[in-house]
Amino acid sequence: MLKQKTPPDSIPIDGDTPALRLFSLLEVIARKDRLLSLQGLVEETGLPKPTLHRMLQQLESAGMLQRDADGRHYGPGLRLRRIAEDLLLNSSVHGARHAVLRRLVEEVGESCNITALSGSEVLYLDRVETQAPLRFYLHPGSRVPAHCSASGKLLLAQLTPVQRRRLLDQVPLERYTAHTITDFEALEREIETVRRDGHAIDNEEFLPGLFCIAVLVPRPGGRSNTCIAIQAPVMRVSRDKARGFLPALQRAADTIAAIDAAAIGPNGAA
Amino acid sequence: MLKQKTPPDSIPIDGDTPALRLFSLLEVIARKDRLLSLQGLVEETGLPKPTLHRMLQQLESAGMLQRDADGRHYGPGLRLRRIAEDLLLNSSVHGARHAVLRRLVEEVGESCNITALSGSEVLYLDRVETQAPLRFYLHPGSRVPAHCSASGKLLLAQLTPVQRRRLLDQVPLERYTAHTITDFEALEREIETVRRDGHAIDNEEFLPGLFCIAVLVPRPGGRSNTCIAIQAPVMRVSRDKARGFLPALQRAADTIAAIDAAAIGPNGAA
DNA sequence: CCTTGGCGTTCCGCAAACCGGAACATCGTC
DNA sequence: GACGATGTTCCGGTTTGCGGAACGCCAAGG
Repeated sequence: MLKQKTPPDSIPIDGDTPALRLFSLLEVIARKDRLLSLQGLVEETGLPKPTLHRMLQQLESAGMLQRDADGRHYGPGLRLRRIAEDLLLNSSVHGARHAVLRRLVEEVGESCNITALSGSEVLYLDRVETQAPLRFYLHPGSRVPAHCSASGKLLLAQLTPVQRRRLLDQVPLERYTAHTITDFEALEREIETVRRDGHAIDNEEFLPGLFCIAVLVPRPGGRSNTCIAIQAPVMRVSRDKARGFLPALQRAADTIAAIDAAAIGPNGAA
Repeated sequence: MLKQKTPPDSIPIDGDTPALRLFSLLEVIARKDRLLSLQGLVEETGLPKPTLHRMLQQLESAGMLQRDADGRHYGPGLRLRRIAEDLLLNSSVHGARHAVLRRLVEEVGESCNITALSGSEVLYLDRVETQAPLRFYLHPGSRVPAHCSASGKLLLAQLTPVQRRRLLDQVPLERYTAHTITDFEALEREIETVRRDGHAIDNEEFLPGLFCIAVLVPRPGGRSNTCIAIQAPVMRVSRDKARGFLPALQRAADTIAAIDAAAIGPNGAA
């Protein structure tokens, strides 16, 4: 870990490894719309001057940064710009998935997200918010426990009982609301229902007032680890109304499955 | 240096330092419009599997990459995407300079570039090509010797005689064409002329058939290290016609000076 | 002409990160 | 249930990074 002598103002350079600190530095520079001198960056980041000097030198020699003509101010380099352009150009996979999500949100009028199981938690891979004024704001990268979310229960249902047990033994079933399932046997029963129905529901099990319905994004070869879900305040969505969303939800899931299959490569290689 | 066991096909992972190799890897991934598995990347790059595995792990933990839901395929991560967006959003400095260049090209109908002295060579910082079918193709990042280019002579004229001598002693005045100035005294006389005129001309001194006229981008505090120049085939541009470009050229130079001054910060800090 | 002060740059001994062959784990397939 | 392909972990030898201290360079002020 780095010492970070005097982080006087905002942006910290964090990273457990030297390389990651370089990325943080680029991040700082990319965020500013003006050129920065070594001294300016010292004040911005709190890093020792020689360290920063070496980092800048390294990035410059790699074409990630480029000095202004006065030789004292740094800005983004040609190569970095090209990488950024390539990245955004070639984000058709992400773009396509995101577009599907956006269309679904438009269709049902509620916030939707794509999730996956990561460890014993559900990870929000992507999310589009509804325009309705009353809504839960959750952002991509968030994590919620698996046992009290629709996606989580659906994904848990994909595992073998042994795998599931191993996972849940690590972090016991914590209670978040009065509806949270905290008993292992009850959870197993719920999961059986989920498997039979092909969709899962979270009725205020994690956050009071939050209702959620999810289906799997199918995968040809076997168990899937991706869900797509609709989230809404209970005020607006009854259980029956949510069931009405299922066809649209399932259609979106199938579309995303097709996108993913194409992204990994038609041959299955790579 | 890295060994690069079997670079079987295209893109090499080069870099003199571990961190730079990470950037190369990101570059490879950013360029592809599909998700890549560890094995796929091994075949793509020729790097040893454990090495690549560590690199990917590192990038993933930093949020620069993110695994597909199947846990085996990597794509760009949220943070990387955000950096790319920020970068392109905040490239107003580069963007503004580039726009000035583009406008100038449109106005005079010939290729133009922005250059700076780097060591004893002139570096092309940015360049816009004319649409005319007959043209010299030179790209940003190129370098040409200082003593036989318009920009170079202009920039040399900014130095003190001592500095200039030190620079030119390193790399003697190599001859490229019949017009190349290879005598130090003659070059000093030429530079005196350049200083007096406020602009420099390269009349086929580097490449046969290439004519070039340049002016300085002025800088408030003192000597400038930036030029802006027009390049054209001699077939299309006489010395007199080139002089006619001077007002437009000078106007562009002043505009760029204003942009740069603003980018460094009104206070001169940072 | 000689200070003074702010910045960029270089040095170098200590410490941490990286490297990658080999071995292990995991999962589909035959 | 052995096999092959792919992902993951180990570990000691080597490279790289680290940053306090000292130096070089210029410009402003005396």
